[in-house]
Amino acid sequence: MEKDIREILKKNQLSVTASREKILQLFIDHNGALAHGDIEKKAGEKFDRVTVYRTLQTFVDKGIIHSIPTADNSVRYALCKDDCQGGHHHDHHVHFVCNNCNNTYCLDNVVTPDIRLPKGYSGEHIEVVVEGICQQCN
Amino acid sequence: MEKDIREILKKNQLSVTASREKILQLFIDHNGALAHGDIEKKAGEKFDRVTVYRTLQTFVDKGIIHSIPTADNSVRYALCKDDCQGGHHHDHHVHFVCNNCNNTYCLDNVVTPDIRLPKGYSGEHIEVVVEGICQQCN
DNA sequence: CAATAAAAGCAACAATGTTGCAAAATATTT
DNA sequence: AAATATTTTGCAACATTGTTGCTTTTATTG
Ligand SMILES: [Mn+2]
Ligand SMILES: [Mn+2]
Ligand SMILES: [Zn+2]
Ligand SMILES: [Zn+2]
Repeated sequence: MEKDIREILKKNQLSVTASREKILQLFIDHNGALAHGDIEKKAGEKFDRVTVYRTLQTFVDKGIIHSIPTADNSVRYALCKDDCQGGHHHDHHVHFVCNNCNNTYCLDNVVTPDIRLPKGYSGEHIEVVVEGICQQCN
Repeated sequence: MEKDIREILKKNQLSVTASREKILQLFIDHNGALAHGDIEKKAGEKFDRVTVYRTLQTFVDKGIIHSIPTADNSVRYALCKDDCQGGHHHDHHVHFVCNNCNNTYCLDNVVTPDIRLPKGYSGEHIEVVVEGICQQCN
């Protein structure tokens, strides 16, 4: 298990540090997305806030995690599947926010649909966020 | 024109004040979405920051504007079409963020698709944000 | 115009995010 | 294994963004 973590970091040409190990572990253990605040609460006693910001940014740049848009000014992050690298994310799945438990999930098996855009617009990336009640809460 | 503004406010049982008129005017004049910061820049010399926050919140509550999720911690707002009232928004259109001019548009004619969710999930609301190059910039 | 209700402004504060730099940790070379 | 070079961290200081209570001002109603 711990081996895995170090492997992931090395595979992405990142030096293995305590904070990166810890934060990556959090994502692997947690089934769902994490906001900056969540991470700070769970790991913040050991690490500086600035380190959390920088680590998240690094992980996004490397394609280890991806960000999920929200309508409430609190971006969330979740693990990418294997094939996102060098900042090129090619996850095309739908995200789900539960109105009850307030968790955010990646629905890895639900692919984002094609959208027919009006003349003149060209789409490069699609984000779909569904809000409702999750499996656990239903 | 100015008549319209007052009409909209009155129709929503809001008293007509200088800040509400001004901010609503901004939305009507501007073809696209506005972030809090935008409004503060365009109207902020006359109004307190707190007033802008409260006005936007009021407009959302009344169904005059709706918020658009983003992945960069800066919620944007845009005018609702006529039939959103009492905080019940029933816009079901796609939003578009231009990577060039950085504007956000409501694609009022593009309805959000149905998404088939995994067993156990029940969806209540769908947000679709497409990123790419807009009409103007193409 | 007076009375009442609502909104705006102000101040103080809390939370969130950013930057430069010195110290510490990690990786690399000898 | 130790020395060196590189990278990351923590800290401090600061900037930006968002919130709350309270007083003054403004708008609505009759
Ligand atoms: Mn995801
Ligand atoms: Mn819209
Ligand atoms: Zn739930
Ligand atoms: Zn554009």
